[in-house]
Amino acid sequence: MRTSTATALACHDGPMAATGMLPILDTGVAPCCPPLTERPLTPAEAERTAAMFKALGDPVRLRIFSMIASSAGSEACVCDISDVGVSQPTVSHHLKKLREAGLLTSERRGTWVYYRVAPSVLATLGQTFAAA
Amino acid sequence: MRTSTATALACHDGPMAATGMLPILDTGVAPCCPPLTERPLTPAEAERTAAMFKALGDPVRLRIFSMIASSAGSEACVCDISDVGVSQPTVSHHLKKLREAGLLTSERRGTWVYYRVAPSVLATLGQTFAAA
DNA sequence: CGTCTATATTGACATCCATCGAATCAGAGT
DNA sequence: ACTCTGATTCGATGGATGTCAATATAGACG
Repeated sequence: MRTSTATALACHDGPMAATGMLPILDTGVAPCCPPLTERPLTPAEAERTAAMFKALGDPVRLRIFSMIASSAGSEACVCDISDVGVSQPTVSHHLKKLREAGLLTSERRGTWVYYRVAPSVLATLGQTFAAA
Repeated sequence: MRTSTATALACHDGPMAATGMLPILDTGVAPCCPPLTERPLTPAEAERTAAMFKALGDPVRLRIFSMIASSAGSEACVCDISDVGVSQPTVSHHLKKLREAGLLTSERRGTWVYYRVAPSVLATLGQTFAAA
């Protein structure tokens, strides 16, 4: 397989974000990541948002994410991620977790695989902590 | 005991945040939570920051945090946090985790205990996702 | 085809963690 | 002192998770 970021992101809170309603979108994508201060998260929102924080909740994984997010061009080759103190399979495992959480995308270019921060992830997660 | 938030926060990146140095502060507090995009997090920074994300990485805990963060006055009584689908001891357990992560503070007022979002936590975590 | 390098997957294992019921602690108010 | 209520702590348990060595997959290049 090539990339297949399983979970799609749809993270801008819609017009009815503050109504307390749960808009079941026919698009198949669920809303995610409204500001934590706006109103209590619904169980579904909490599930979705917590999955991202959980992915960033491991020190090694957070370092890997930071290495990629701070790289020139916002992408990094797996081969550049080798000094995080764990074995290569473990790095691969963590990259998979970050990808499954919707935080990274991957692309194979020849022999190497490049990971980059998924679009709008930083803005989305940043919004999460916006003040009410 | 009264509150005893074990881990103190010192989360505004200092003037030497981008130097790559690790300032061992004599104050005992360690720097935390520089933007993930600025440079690769050091192991110590990753440990510290990941601990917060980890605390928010559980759906129930994230909902509890959101309930408190979105409450009027930014505080909530434990007695108000009862509809998150888990038993009351489990709620207490999660509150403790959030407190230990430095995200919440607690205060007893008579019979009830009130939790509130620790100062500058929202701004600090928001900064974490600031663009480079 | 065969080999070499770069990633990913598998399987095993030890540890961590969310959860609960039961017990304990802390004030308030008879 | 006793009791009632709110909150925390304790002990146990089942499931998730980070880690590694070993193996497999995928291109590149002879």
